Amino acid sequence: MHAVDQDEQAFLSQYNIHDYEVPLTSVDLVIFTVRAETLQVLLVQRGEHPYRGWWALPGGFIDIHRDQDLEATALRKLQEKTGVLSPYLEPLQGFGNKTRDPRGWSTTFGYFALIPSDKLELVHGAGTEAAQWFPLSAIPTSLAFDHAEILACGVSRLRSKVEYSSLLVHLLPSQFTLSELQRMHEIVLGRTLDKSAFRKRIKDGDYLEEIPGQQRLGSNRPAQLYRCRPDKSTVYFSRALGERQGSGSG
Amino acid sequence: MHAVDQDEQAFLSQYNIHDYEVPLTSVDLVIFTVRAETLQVLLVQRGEHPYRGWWALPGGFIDIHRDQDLEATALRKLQEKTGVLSPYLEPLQGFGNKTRDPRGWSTTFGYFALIPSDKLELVHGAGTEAAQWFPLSAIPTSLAFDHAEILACGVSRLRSKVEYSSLLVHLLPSQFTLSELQRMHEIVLGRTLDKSAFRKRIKDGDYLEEIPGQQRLGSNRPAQLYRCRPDKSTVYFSRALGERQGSGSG
DNA sequence: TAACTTAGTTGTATTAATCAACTAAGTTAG
DNA sequence: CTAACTTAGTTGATTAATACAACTAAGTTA
Repeated sequence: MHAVDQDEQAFLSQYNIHDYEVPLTSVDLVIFTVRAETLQVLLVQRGEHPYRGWWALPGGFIDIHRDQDLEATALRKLQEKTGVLSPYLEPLQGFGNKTRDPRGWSTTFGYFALIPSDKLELVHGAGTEAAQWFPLSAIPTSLAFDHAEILACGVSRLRSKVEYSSLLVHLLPSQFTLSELQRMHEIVLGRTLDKSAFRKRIKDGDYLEEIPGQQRLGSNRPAQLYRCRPDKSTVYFSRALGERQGSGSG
Repeated sequence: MHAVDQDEQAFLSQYNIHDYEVPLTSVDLVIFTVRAETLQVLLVQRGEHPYRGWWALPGGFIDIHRDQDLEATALRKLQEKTGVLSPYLEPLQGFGNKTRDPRGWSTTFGYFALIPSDKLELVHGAGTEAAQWFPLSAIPTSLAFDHAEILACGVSRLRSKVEYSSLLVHLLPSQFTLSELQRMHEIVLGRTLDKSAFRKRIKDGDYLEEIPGQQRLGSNRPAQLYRCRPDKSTVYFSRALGERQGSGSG
């Protein structure tokens, strides 16, 4: 922060935001999870005007007294709807124009979040609005405001980051097998991947580690459990994931 | 737009934004060009409080009466400083918190723009603020507000998009040689590229076309001039640009 | 006309994805 | 007990793009 001199102090003391016409400003979230082998997004049914009764992205106005920053607003809204405290959270672009909200010129800051499906039991917690997970293929054709556009932006960002980064570990619990991780990628991308290439990439990226002696048991050969290396954050690759011929899924 | 019923009409008629405390909302631009073989960014020296005298990104408040949308605000600000009407313009993420502006809780929408250096003669046009191009290596260590962070975000976005897309044609005039385009990539990325790989990529991407019979003359072998195919927009590649050993530049 | 400079091409080596086939290690059905 | 089944994980040949170096092409300049 710069030093505020007397001259600037005088300026600030007579500055009043209410002298100016400013837009409404909100935060909206595209919250992803994978359940039942499909990529799903959380929507809420609006309980108040405008767009009452319409499905919308979770979000709302910045509370300038409670929220330290935009991310705090996003986390607060996310926690209200899902109970999740520490999701993967990333800013999208902003949106704003004269017509998106009938109340007037308005802007919104898009965010996208990833949460593992094992953490989201508490949906329908607080608030009067109904919240519901929608598979991407079953999203209502019209959403409130310009939320269809924000959602499309989030989906596009998710898919493009999945091609090049280790992002999707955030859709899984802290322990998982390589097959489970590969399955997440296939569901999000909607196409099948090559097992050996996928595993080579993970080895080279060096962001996962085996959990010694821990295996996922089932009705077949047990699988080694992995976790993220604590020191490694998101890893970026210099090449997109490949593809295999075949149906694709999700 | 949805149909507004009587009930909603009543709600809207009694809604007053001034009943709520809202943040300040602005738009800030990271405007890039390449001049003198270096990547440069436009900064303005603030003529008013707060941060009077400090270097800052060009930008300002949304004028809800003049601007249709955020992009219009960004284009207006860009034109005021550079005279350029149709730059390549792309939204960055937003920024907002309680402390970035001493006037109070404030938010800003980041944008990044590319303009060819042959178009930017008119800088220093209107306004009382000094505007100046800074090579990336000579940016003042402290900028107004959180503009250093926004700038870093713009640089990072530019560099990552350059690896995977045909974005940089927007830094050149409408006609250019492949060597000139490759040089732009090298300056922005700060490393040398392989000529044959670069040219193969362009051929495969199929977004440029030869201008028949047009060549750039100089004191050596003339070079074929190219232009963007009118039907093609930005092309994305599935792999990052390679690198060559050697000094790099920019 | 030879030296110089930049444009543009060609060919080999390396690397990572592609594809298919294989082995490994458990459970389940008979 | 054992064969069938399923999923885990590995191996090796093929393909495609980059990495690197050397080459040819076509102009200007001394």
